Amino acid sequence: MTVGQRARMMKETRAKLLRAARAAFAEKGYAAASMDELTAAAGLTRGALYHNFGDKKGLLRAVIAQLDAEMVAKARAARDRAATPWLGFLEECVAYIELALEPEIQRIMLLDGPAVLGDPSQWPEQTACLRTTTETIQTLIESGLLRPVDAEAAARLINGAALDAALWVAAADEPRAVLPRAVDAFRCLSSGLLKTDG
Amino acid sequence: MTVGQRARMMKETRAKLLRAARAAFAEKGYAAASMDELTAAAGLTRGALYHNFGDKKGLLRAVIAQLDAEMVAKARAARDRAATPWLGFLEECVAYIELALEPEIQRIMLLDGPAVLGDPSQWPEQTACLRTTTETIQTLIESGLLRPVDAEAAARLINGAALDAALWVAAADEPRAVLPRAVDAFRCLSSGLLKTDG
DNA sequence: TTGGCGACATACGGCGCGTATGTCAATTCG
DNA sequence: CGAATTGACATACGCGCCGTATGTCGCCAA
Repeated sequence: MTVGQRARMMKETRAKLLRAARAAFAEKGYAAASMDELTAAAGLTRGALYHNFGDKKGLLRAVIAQLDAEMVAKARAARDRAATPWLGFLEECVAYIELALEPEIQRIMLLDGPAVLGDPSQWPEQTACLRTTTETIQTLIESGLLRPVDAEAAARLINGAALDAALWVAAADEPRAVLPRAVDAFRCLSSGLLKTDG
Repeated sequence: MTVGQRARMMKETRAKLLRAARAAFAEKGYAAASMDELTAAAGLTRGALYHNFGDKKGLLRAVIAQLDAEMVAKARAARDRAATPWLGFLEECVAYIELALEPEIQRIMLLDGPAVLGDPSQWPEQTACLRTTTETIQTLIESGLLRPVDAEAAARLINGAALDAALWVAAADEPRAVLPRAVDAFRCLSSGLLKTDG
């Protein structure tokens, strides 16, 4: 076996573990997910897991990084589809709300993540979401569209509101019926950032 | 020993367990808090705990109910001190942000609570916070101050933003320096609910 | 007085995590 | 070209912790 093949095996092992972990964490939650079952479902043992990710928290970190990357890609795409910068910002936020409807993201990123790893704003490389939101707001401020508010603070608030809204929507009896209520309220609220009402 | 004395013993036992649980959950987090240590610190054993609260989650529920009651009392007081209804609403929200700076509330209500018990909006009797916020917004809408937005949705967003802001502030290097940035951004954002800018 | 009951304490079983140790192939080096 | 080494994983062990089953002791009712 060549070194290249070994590297590919390694990647495949990590990918299998990540897939199994995403499924297990999403279904049972972090605390109730057993590493034995998880690795067995991937056709491996706990040895592979501790070798690749250090410990259970390390595995969660890796899963969250993966989810975060997927989220930010979709949100940016939504933003870039919009006609104006301000609408782009709104679409980006609405995309977050809708993304957070997936049970996987709900459970792992919004519920267990903060409880196990602490406040998301302290996560090292993760939460690209927050960074892009901050950058977007900063740009909008510099272009004169928004009131001169602290971009980082506003991004935090916006993200918090959006994710909390998603949590609410997803836990509702009829998520699809509640979603527009949340989105409308979100648009209304975020208009407070605008210099002139509109 | 009279029956009244027994009832008082019972209450005292529950109170001692709740005090110990608040301290342990706040310091170590729910998952890392050992029921053996916790009860021993209260001068009792796990027997008393399972008798009074059912299981570990039941104890957390009781602690959260206690914290929630304290929070809503302080927030209402802040609201009632304000000059106008709208300022009262703002003061109520700012009170939430500042209350959430306490490590006890941070860790227990914002991090571990949702992870263990699920989305806060589904908690049965708890989250009096949310209900009072919803009522306040509804009143403000009916009095014509706010745009006719869905009160429940707006309350969820406002609460999410406020609590997330608190999480951010408390985890910052210098919380006292970051707090005004968060509060300013919050006032700016919530002005989006107003019918006319002001 | 005695039987039941309520409030706890104690004892037991099982599970899950982390680590220490073992295995086996691939690479490296004398 | 064979021995030592390294890396990727598997296996084995110990420990702590939770939930429950069982025990104990004082009070109340008949």
